[in-house]
Amino acid sequence: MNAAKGILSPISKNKLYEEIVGQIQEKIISGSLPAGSKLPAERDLALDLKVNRGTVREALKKLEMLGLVEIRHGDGIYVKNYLESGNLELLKSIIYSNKYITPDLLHNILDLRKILVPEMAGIAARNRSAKDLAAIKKAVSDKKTSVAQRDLDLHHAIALASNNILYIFILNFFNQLFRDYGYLYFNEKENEERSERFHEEIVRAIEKKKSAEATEIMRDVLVYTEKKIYSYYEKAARAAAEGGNK
Amino acid sequence: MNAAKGILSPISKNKLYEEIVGQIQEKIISGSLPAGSKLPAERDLALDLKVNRGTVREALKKLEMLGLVEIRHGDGIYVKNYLESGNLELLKSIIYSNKYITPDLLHNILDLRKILVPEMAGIAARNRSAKDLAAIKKAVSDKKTSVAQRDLDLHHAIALASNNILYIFILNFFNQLFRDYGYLYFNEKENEERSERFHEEIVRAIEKKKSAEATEIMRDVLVYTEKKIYSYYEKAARAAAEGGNK
DNA sequence: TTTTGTAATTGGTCGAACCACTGAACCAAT
DNA sequence: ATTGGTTCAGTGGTTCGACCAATTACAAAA
Repeated sequence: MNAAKGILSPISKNKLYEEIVGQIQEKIISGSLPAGSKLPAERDLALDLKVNRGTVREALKKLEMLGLVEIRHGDGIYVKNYLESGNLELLKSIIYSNKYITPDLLHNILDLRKILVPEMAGIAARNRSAKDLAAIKKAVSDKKTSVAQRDLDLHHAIALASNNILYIFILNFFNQLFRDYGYLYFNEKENEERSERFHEEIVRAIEKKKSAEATEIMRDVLVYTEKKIYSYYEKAARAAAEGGNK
Repeated sequence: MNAAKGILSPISKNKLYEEIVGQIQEKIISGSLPAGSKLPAERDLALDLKVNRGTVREALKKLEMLGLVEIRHGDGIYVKNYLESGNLELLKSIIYSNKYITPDLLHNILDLRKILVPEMAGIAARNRSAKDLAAIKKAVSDKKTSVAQRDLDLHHAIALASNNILYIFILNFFNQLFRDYGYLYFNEKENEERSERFHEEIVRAIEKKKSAEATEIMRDVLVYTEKKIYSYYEKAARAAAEGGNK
């Protein structure tokens, strides 16, 4: 381990069908393919895109799961109203294909998180088993991992302790985003230390089964991180704007 | 439309790839395919299942989107820990492949709903635009639809008014479930009337932008429906148990 | 006018082949 | 003993061409 580490990041090799998903998704979200409209037949799409029909089908299958289109055997492919049938996977897909998060969306995400996660912590504190507590303590004490990773692990362990599979799955959505964008936050020493203190506090509250306290602690830390995130976001947005102006 | 209506229900013609998804999904959830284990190669799976490789690929694509497996080009297909990577789509898939909802899961769903939806109503009351209000009023007054449908439409309109895409998408999850299981509730005249009264109240609160009031009204009605749902559920479960004992 | 049958269109499945990527093994140079 | 280069087998990604199955439209028959 002599060489500098973490300088490079893996290059993304776009699969063909992902490319197709991106194109059609963009057209639907932007409105140029309105809900109810009919897509060309698979064979025609393949011809237009100059790819094999099987590849088109894989793309369409994904678009269907995102709630963007409906495929009817013997009939055709229809655009759905994604506001009525979209899901969090669609949101992830939009974020990753745009390569950035809009300010509105960032607010949406942090707002929901602030409502959901403290509630989850309170429930976890009330319901946690001995085994849950052990897992939570293990998550925050694993010194082989980074603070950022321990933070993700802790949240996941708390979600498990809540004993509600919906919390677990929705938290997965948040965690998957923060896994990719959270490095901004944990780059600062101050924030790392803040997190470590928070970890101690919330674990103590959960250990004592103090539900309301756990909720409060979680809310406090989310409010703190939220402010930081907004400031980093604005800084990054300004930098991107300058870079784009060149 | 002379023939008797509603006697028969459409038979489900499972597509092949859905069948495959169900089989592998069951093996992963039940634990007989533990996280980290490697699946046979696509060609081998196709051989075992006696289907075309393309069909296997479509199934694997869906399993990947559900967070159940990871597909690595040139390497293989690996089972993931679905508690860490699963999402609400996976939950839907489990429910529909099992054909029923376990008591635990029902509690999970209603618990989260009770936290999320009243909060959403409060936010909607605070943020709603004039256009939002019009859409909400239209949803509850559309006499061409059933009460059940109006209820779904109202919730959707409120989600839109919250102006938070996450609420909208998570509510889609709830609505998709209730679209298929909600008929139990609205079969009773008493519940229909209760809903109509509720619709009037919540619309009034949102119109006056009384946020806390909207939250309270929504919470009250959810508590009421929750009780009803549990009782219907237990009744249905008993009936199913007797039927199964024959 | 209503029903029935048939052809055209479209998604679903199939089989075989080749391309692109990965990991392991092996070898050569240091 | 370590590093880098090469090869090779295995696996997912894509392509082609064909046929099966569901839906629709429309003409033919009643």
